[in-house]
Amino acid sequence: MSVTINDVAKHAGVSMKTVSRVINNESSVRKATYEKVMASVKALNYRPNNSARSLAGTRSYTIGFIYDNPNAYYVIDMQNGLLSECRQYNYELLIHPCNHQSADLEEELRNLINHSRIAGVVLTPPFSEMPNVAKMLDKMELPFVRIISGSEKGKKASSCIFINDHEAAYSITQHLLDHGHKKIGFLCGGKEHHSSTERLEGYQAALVDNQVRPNKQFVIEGEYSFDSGVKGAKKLLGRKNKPTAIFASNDEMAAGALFAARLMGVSIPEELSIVGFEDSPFSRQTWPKLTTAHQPNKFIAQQAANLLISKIQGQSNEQIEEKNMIRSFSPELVVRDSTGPAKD
Amino acid sequence: MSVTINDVAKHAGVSMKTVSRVINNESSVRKATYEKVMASVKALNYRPNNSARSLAGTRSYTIGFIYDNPNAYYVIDMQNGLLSECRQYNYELLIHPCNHQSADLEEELRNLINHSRIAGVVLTPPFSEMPNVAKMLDKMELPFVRIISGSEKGKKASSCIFINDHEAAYSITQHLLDHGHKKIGFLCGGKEHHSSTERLEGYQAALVDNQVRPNKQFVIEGEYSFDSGVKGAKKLLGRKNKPTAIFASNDEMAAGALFAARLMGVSIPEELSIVGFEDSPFSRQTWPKLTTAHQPNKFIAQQAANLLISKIQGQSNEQIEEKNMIRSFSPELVVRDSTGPAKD
DNA sequence: GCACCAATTGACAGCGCTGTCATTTTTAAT
DNA sequence: ATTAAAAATGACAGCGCTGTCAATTGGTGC
Repeated sequence: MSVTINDVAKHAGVSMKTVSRVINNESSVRKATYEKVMASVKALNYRPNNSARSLAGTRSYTIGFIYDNPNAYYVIDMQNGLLSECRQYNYELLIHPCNHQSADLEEELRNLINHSRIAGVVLTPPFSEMPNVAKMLDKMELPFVRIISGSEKGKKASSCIFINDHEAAYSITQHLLDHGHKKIGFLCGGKEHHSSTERLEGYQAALVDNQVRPNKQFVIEGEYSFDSGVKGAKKLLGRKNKPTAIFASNDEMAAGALFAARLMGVSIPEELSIVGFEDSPFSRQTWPKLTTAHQPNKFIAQQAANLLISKIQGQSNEQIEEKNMIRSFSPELVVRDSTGPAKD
Repeated sequence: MSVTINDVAKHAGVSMKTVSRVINNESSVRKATYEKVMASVKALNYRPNNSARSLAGTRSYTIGFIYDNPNAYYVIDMQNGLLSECRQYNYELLIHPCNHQSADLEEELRNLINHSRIAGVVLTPPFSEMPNVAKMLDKMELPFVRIISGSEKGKKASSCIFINDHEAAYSITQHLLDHGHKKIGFLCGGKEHHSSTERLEGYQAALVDNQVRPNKQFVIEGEYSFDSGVKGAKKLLGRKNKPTAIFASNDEMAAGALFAARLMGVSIPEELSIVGFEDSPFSRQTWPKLTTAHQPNKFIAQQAANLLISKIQGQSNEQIEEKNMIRSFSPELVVRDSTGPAKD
């Protein structure tokens, strides 16, 4: 029914093994042979059978995406980015949501990897920031790429994509300061995410650089959820010494803060400015639209998949370096309608 | 490295083939043998290698999820539901977003199915409602399950999960009528979705049953998007003869309508009631929270996967019938804060 | 106890590919 | 031209499983 490597071999007048070499891009195939085989591949519309490949060989052609994130927009963007690279390189994507707090997480991952014959994995926070997970994967000698919060400087970064949350948070805060805000509340994301700390520190750094003394009262613990945004904002706005602006650690929290503000009759942006982070679709669907920092998740995922596939194919760090992939991202300020001048 | 069927055979003192029979749940295995083998399977923590299975056999152990839907919440819910069944039956899930308007859609799907050795597919709208897609899959003899809008009555339904949009739309409309609304605007979803028509007809049926004459002026064409909701609501609210309520065909459109209302200074629910459809997370994250119809997407997906796997395993329609799966869903009204009594 | 049949189990090939190692061809060096 | 080394290609086994078909077992009626 379907075309096999043997059909191609016959068509091209070479051995099966040579076809195998060609489709695996191995060296030591004469150029003329290479082209002859490729022509047959095209002519017969041949595509290798991944089951057979992973059964026969040591490699597989599936990459895993391991995540624990309630943010549907984030997950979809990541997925789409990963998929687009997978399609290009004829890999398959295995998605694996799982709970990062699960007691037998390591066992679960081990099983996943062994049973599904995965060639490598892309990790997003919080998994990408858990040392035990990285250690385990190293021990299993499984290629992986981590998307983490931080900057490239001074880190052995061969397997990381960095999101410079610090810098982005700094510029968001600067934006508020430029509008005359000095009392800026900060709603923290979940502590298991490094981005949470990075964003907080970026905020604090901007305050200090602008001679505004950070006030611990204005920093509220939370997690990256709508409800947590509502709760945090209520707390801040219920005080006598209210902030004139709120920096929510992501858009969902910002939407929560918006909700709380409405509930308490505080008008945005006249009485209170609110900023989010991520530029997810719903930062455009709130009223007013959110000022936020744009994080190009799909593109980030593409880079991650690309890097992972390079590693799976055994390319050296130098070879990968030469590709000049973008490995470090700084989300950029997007000004919309939820920020304005401080009222006093 | 990993446990194979041979290890289990040795451990249990039977032939490889008998183990194969046991793990495939074939009949004609003595009960004692079955249990002996299962004990070894457990003892060695054996799980069959899907690559080998699909290479050797005619079946594969991957199901496909084909969709074209910009709604991240919907896709994630579906995915999670499908995944949970896949994990239970040791299937893998291949996600395949693609464009339903693509010129070479059929070829794309054909390639997908042939090259990825897929055992069956779950289709969501609009694919599930495209006759040519169903015809093609039939011709390829590939099991599939379609999630479609409609009711079970009088249809040969062996491969469908029905969402009774008509009934749900009726009860949403009834809710508005009960609050005294007579001028109810309706924002249509995209025409390529049957749900769009079904919801419209449910709305009209409720009006008629309550002696309210449907007014074509109040029905606005659109698609299931935020922007389309904004546009449609603006149109309705810009008229002299304004509706006192708006039925948006999904939550996203309802959020758009909410946005438009704010833009035009119309207060919700005092001057205008708005309802959505789907009960996606963000119906709880708007201000005010949306009255909507709850559609249990994750559960629906689980049923779909279950049905598909039954079909893949060659169960007869009677056998499937006996399982008493839920194959028909009527989204239920959830009253929140975006609806209230008509003002006049 | 014996023949007979159905139920149960096993032996073995082969799915499409890659890894290993042997063989042939080309290139470079004398 | 001759030879050694390197490059290119091929033959073949076997990855872990299932399908086919053959062999064995147990149960029945006489």
